[in-house]
Order: sequence, then C-alpha cells, then structure tokens
Amino acid sequence: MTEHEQTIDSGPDLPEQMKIRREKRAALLAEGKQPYPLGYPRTHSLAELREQFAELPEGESSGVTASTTGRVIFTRTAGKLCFARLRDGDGTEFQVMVSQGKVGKEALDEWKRLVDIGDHLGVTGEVVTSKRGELSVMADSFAITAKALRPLPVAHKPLAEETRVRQRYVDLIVRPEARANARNRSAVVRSIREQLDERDFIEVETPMMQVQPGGATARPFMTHMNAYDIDLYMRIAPELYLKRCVVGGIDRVFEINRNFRNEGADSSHSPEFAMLEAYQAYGDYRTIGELTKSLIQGAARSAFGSETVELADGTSYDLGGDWNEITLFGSLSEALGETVTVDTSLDQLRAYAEKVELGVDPLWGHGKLAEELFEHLVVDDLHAPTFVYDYPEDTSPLTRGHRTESGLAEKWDLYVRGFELATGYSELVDPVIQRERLEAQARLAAKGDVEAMTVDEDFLRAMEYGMPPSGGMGMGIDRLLMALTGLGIRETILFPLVKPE
RNA sequence: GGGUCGCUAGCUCAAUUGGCAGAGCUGCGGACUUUUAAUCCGUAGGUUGUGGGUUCGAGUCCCACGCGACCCA
Repeated sequence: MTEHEQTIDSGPDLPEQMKIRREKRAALLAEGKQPYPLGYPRTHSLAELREQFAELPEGESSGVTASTTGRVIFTRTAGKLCFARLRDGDGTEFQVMVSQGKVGKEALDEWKRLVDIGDHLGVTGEVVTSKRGELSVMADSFAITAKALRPLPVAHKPLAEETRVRQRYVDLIVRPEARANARNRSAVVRSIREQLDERDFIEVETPMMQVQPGGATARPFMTHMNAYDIDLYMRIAPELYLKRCVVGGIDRVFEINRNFRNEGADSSHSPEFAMLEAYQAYGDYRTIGELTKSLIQGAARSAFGSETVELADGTSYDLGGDWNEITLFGSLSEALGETVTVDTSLDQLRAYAEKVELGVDPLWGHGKLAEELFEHLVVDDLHAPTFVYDYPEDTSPLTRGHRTESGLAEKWDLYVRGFELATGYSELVDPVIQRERLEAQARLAAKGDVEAMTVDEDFLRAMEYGMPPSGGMGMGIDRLLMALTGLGIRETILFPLVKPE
C-alpha cells in the first residue's frame, strides 16, 4: 500500500459514508476490477437512447441491446430487482434495471454491495420499458466507470448558496439551472462571436500582462516577472492594444477576454471579469451603439429564442425594438429640478451634492462630480435599456470631444435593469490631444489618484502613425449574462473568486 | 470601513430560561421482481466554524478571530 492510499484509507476522522465508499473502491480492486477504468464501450448516449426508442410501447421489449453510460443519481431496490436512474452531462436521464433473473444472484449482490448514488456507470442490456412505462436498459452486465468517494448532497433540498459557489462541480451535478447557466453563457458568447464575424470583425488576443496598465481608470493588480526582474500589471482593459491594431489596419477588431481590477467584490462586481471590446474604423459612437444593440438583441434571440427574456425572478424583460436615449446632463437636470450643464460650476455641483446627501471626495473634479450625481440620482431608475449620451470630457481621456457641444465627449453608457452594461465612444485619434490628456492623467496619478492613467509612450507613438476615425465599445460579458438572465454575477461566473475556507 | 444576522451529522435544518445535541433525507443491516423523494423493521452517524472566558454546567452568555449573507457608507 502506498503512503497515499494509507492517508485516504486510514483517516479515523473520515465520515462514515466516505469510509464506506473508500472500502468499496478497495473491494473492487481486491476483486480484480477497476474502480476507474479507461472507458466503457458505449453504443448510445442516454440522449440517443431517448430519441431512438421514444416510441417503444409500454411494457414491451425492443430486442435491441445497447451499451450506455451515465452518473447514478437515484437508486431503488425492490428485492431481486434493482433500479437506477442515470444522468448524462446534458441533463438527459435514463433508467437502468438490474434483475436477478437476468444477471444472476452474484451480479445482483455485487450491484447492491458496490454501486452508490454518484458513481459513473456503464450498462449493457436490452432497451425495454418498465411496467410503469419508463424507458429502461435491462442490464445484462454493468461496470462502475468511476467510483464516487463522496456522497452527493440530497437531491431535494437546495444546496446552500455558499456551497454552490465554492463547489460549483457539485452545483452542476445536482442543479439543472447551474448546468443551464453554463450552457447559456456559452451560447451568448458564441452568438457575439458569430455576429461580429458576420460583420467582418477580426478577433485578436492582446497582452493580459502589461508593463504599464492602461485603457481605463481602475486600480490594477501587480505581479512580478523574475526573468526580467520587472513589475508587471494585470490588464485593466485591452483598449490601448486594440487601438494599435486599428492603427495597423485591422479596421474591425475585437477581443473577448478577462480584465482584472483590484477593487471591491460584491453582487455585481468581480475582480476578474470577461469583457468584449470592439473597434470599428470609420464608425463613431452612434454606429457603435447600433452595433452594441444588435449584438445584445442577437444574443438574446440565439441563446433564448426571443428579444424578450425570462429572468430568474420569473419576470420578463424586453430588449427588443429601439432603446431609450437620454443625456447625462439632461437626466441630471430633470432629477435635480435645476438646469445642470457641463458649464455648471464645481461649487454649484457641490451644493447640489450636499442637497441630495451625496458624500463628496474633495479630489473629484467637475466631470467626476457630475457623474457621481448622475449615478446617485438617475441610475437606479434606468430599468428599461437606456443609452446615456454625452459625458464630461474631463473624465473621458480616450474619447473624442463632442462634435457640437464644447466640454462634452462623444461617449455613451448603456444601462440595463439599473446597472451599466456597456460603454461606447467616438475614439480620440488626435495624438497631440491624446498626449495632453494622458499627461494630465499622469499628474493626477502623481497626486495620489490610484486609478489614474499613465503616459504610454508606445501607444502614443502608434497614434502618431495615424488612427482612422473610429467608434469603440466595451461590454461586460458577465453583466450581459446578468442582463439576459437576471442572475447575480456569482451565478454567471462558474468559479468566482472566494476567500479561502 | 460601519451595522445586523448566520456557521450544529454526508445534505437541509431543529434544540424553550444556560440543564442528557435532535429530525428528515442520505448511509449501514434486513424484507420486497416494477421502483420514481417507494414502503416496512432495525441501526449508525457530532471537537455545535476556530481560540479564549464566565459558570456546578455553554450549541445557547461574554471577548477575539475566520468565513458568509443582507443593509449602510
């Protein structure tokens, strides 16, 4: 016996149920059987059996012998006849019957002695229906294909929320919604990729470890590369690299990948999150807004069959048709009952903040305070899909100034069900103004703003070669799933970060 | 960061004023050749999140810590 086996077999503290399963594993080995064989010669998946024998009348035998596999999720013994329900990864279930008359006493006893709920099983036998009319395989033989050493949780009580997240593998085994969530996410991401492909966008993958972080105002994670002995940053956004792509002639480019932001974690924020960013040469914030709407509506159609989706709380949510459009200062004026514009003084904004009991950071400038007021007063009411247009220029350092309104930037944020889902811009492509903006950001950083950008000389060099006029957008994939399903972010991410137990 | 609540058997949860730590399902042994969360008989399973403290006695009261949920900033 190896040291490892001693450890797992001899633990006196091990719960009884786990000890017993380990003993069953040992018994299989002692009897010359593999508890974890290489495979099982399968002729039909459970779904194929369901499809092929859907018409088999009650109480009849098909005459067809099939070999199939699945995880045991239910067992029942009725004397000399045993039942088990198998389930496949796709959720298909199928019944197995083991009869003493068919397999003999020895095999039936082995079944009763060694097979547990949770085990993976291969079964070979005739496809029949039971007296109760259920399609079944009447086993001629069976083999455990993977012995489960831990019991599954009780099927009929919901798993505690924390256990779902910490042990997603168990959640996926026992909860159909968990499996559906994983598949829905895949369907949504696939739809986005296909739609962008149809529009001739090229998918790229740009650095996730960067010498200097850029493309967003956010606090980065730091790491260290030993070979070069330099600090590196996990990226907070792919923007500056995707723009380099557009400079280089990849006129329609996108990336779906992870960003990392060293900030809080709560029911709508994860420190690592998946993001789509897309850039389109000779587009602007209007065309990229249309694209964003199409992508979301297309994803809803292809993943859920409709632009009106069913949310987890049972309500439905309509993403179809045209969406509301408001402006930041217009909606803020309405909420305050006072006319607020980009020219309203900082002191006046501070007075409004005090009036609505918004705590103000003295470091906040004019634009930042206007955005904070907007988030405080307006955002919660933006339930229907709403584009919020025209943000202050001084908080949008990578965005082109507004074509007609001085002091504003050509930026929109898309709000869905009260949270920010996506953002889009007419991109700033003038390298001289871009340098001024980044240098201003760097001065904020020097003053202690941990979220401020730094001057990326290589990015500016690229811009100096000329970037065509472009629209760009970014959308949180996790949040898109939240919008389409009504789930919390910890349900749309399979393995969200959790503190160690 | 502040407040409130929670952490008990494999899973989901009880436990009265501080007085023998329980149930259902699961498991184990038995009966049953058509079960579907079967039924019947029997039975096992606990360092009550961790560490201190008060007390004759702590799941329960006090302190600290860990993990989590909700609310607030």
